[in-house]
Amino acid sequence: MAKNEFVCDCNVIHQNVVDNTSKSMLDADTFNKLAEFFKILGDITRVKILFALDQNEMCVCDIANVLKMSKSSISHQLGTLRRSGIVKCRKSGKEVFYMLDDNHIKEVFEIGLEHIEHKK
Amino acid sequence: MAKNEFVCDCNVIHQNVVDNTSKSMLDADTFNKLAEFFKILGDITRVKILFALDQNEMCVCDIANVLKMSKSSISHQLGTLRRSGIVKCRKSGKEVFYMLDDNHIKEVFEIGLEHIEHKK
DNA sequence: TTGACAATTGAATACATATTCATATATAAT
DNA sequence: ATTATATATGAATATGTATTCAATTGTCAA
Repeated sequence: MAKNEFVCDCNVIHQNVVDNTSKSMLDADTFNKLAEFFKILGDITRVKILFALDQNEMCVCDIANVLKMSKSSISHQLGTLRRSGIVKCRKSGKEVFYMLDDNHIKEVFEIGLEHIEHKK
Repeated sequence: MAKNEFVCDCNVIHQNVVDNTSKSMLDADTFNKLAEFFKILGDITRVKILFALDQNEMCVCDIANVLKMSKSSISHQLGTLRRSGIVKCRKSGKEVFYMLDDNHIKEVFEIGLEHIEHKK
């Protein structure tokens, strides 16, 4: 069903709540970017990489060692993180050092950890 | 390759960086839960639902109207959110009202929005 | 008790994506 | 130049998941 043809299949709705909430919703693009941001954080390998990079800048091989995973897999994930603007890198000879490029990562991790703690 | 059989295929690694970072890494369970938390937030439908519920508690039908999506789809997502402890609900007759059950959602959204703003 | 309806749930489908494998690129050393 | 190596990348596979559709549950009203 196309979005703009949507007709509610309920008889009882709280129209004023629906209207007020609808007005305060953000635009589709913002919701998309928000979901994309969290989707990037929603993978255990990327979470580990970001947590590690929060400690030190590291080359691909270092990260592969810390995570005990293949360099190829790490490199793919670093590409994803780089394209989404969460990490950046600098080259030094054959090595490429990665580091965080977003100062919100630490904060967002802390809140995530609070959530986990709270749910225990 | 099993994790505990992992042998690095690099010649040059920064052993002390790897060692120090490895020591400061969290346990696997915590990383898993952290990734799970963000994974839940990493879907545009769930982001919209949570943003809406941050304004008002709402029944399934209300949410379906605000998002212009089917009740079934919304109900499935609410189930996911409920099972992960992010929303809770109360029944009132035939209706079920959902509300946030995690006071970190608002904070984490704000940081996400800052990230988006910063990357423009 | 029967009908209507809000919500849930299971199965199926369609789509996204993480890792692996093979290969390519770039840089340093010989 | 040639070799070794750190990283990147494309394709394939396997796995996960969002939505739809159909059916079911639970509650209210007649």
